[in-house]
Amino acid sequence: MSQDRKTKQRDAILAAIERLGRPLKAQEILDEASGELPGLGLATVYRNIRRLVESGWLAEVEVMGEGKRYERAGKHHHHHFHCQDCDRLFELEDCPDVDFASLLPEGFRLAAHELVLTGSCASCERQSLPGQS
Amino acid sequence: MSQDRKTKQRDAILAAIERLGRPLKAQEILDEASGELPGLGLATVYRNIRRLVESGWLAEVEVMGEGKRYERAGKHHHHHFHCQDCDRLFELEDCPDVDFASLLPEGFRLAAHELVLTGSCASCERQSLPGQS
DNA sequence: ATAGGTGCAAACAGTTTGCATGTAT
DNA sequence: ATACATGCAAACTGTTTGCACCTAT
Repeated sequence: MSQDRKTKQRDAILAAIERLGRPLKAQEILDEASGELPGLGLATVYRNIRRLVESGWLAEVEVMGEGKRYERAGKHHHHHFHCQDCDRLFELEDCPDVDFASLLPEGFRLAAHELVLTGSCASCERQSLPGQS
Repeated sequence: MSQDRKTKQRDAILAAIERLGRPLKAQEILDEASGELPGLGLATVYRNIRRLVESGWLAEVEVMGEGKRYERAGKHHHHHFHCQDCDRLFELEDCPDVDFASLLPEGFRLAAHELVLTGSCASCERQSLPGQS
């Protein structure tokens, strides 16, 4: 009847996710967690991700063309920004106060919406502004 | 210097896309096009999709958890609605006139945005409104 | 004739699974 | 002790690529 055992790999994975604090790909989680627990396997990361998503602790986020990423769930409603230079995904604070339902055709019912902004993050933008050239 | 030759497989692929008129997965395109051109290969479908996307004739659309889909591009800027009941993807007419850039943190540059609404389409919604019960 | 396209199979990337071993309880 | 977790490798799915052959121009 036991369930969800405490293991060092699970701990390392949770720690990695909290430490980086942004949506991560499975491989990114492995890389970060491997620092404190060398030998950790990618399959283990996936198995834990799966359980964490099912338990509601993690949420999946996907951006066009990119693989799935995972972030801590339970936060308030928010959206994402994808940096097309460094490929990192960032959380945005707010949700624009828009009446999305008005975009729908007659008879459609709106349940949720997802918004992804794309561009360059502050650090990439800074690097690509080399005076002139 | 010739480029972009006219072949029966390309024709079949274009025809399939126009015939179905909604965002399609590569396999759906193959299935439809195979009807008029048996023996068509999936690799050919992918190669053509790629060129069509590069040429701007096709646009990629992706919805969380679903595979990529492709639809005729060149239309005006628009967004999508994903029916969670029948899994079909619909085009929405407009784009809300919102200042998305204001959601970004300092220093970030906005290049594009993507919005996906989710819910039930008119026909699914109708079926799930059984008077009482 | 010849550059470009096609079919097929092998190669890849991301994710999942089978199995023997390891470990929290 | 024993059920659950892990590591590794094999399996899978979706997509891309290498290569010999075919075809529109």
